[in-house]
Amino acid sequence: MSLSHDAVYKLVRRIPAGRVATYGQIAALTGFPRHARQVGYALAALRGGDDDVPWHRVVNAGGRVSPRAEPGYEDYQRILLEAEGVEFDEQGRLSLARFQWRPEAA
DNA sequence: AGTTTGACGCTCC
DNA sequence: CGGAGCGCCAAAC
Repeated sequence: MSLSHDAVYKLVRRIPAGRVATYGQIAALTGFPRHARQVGYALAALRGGDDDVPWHRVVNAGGRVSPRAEPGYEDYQRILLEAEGVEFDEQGRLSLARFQWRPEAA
């Protein structure tokens, strides 16, 4: 048993607009605490056309948009988040304390 | 089957 | 606070 892409997508879809989650958080929620990277892979497997999954609401533990090979993608993700009300500081960082998604304990 | 490669994360410096 | 190093885990070579 391992972290499936499907499990990741299902969880990411639950992140409400204006909130973000970290790779490690998603991994932990799926029951695989050390699989943060795998979460990244799952999202990478998405084509750009998959607006079904709000991949942009997933950032790294530092509250920063994870750098990707393609130039401009960080900005793109940031734009999407700002459009939802997430604020970034001068360092291109957001406050996890304020915007991190907390799954309902139900 | 061994090595390389990452949308990560934490510790050290 | 910025950068480097190392651990992690699955997938691609």
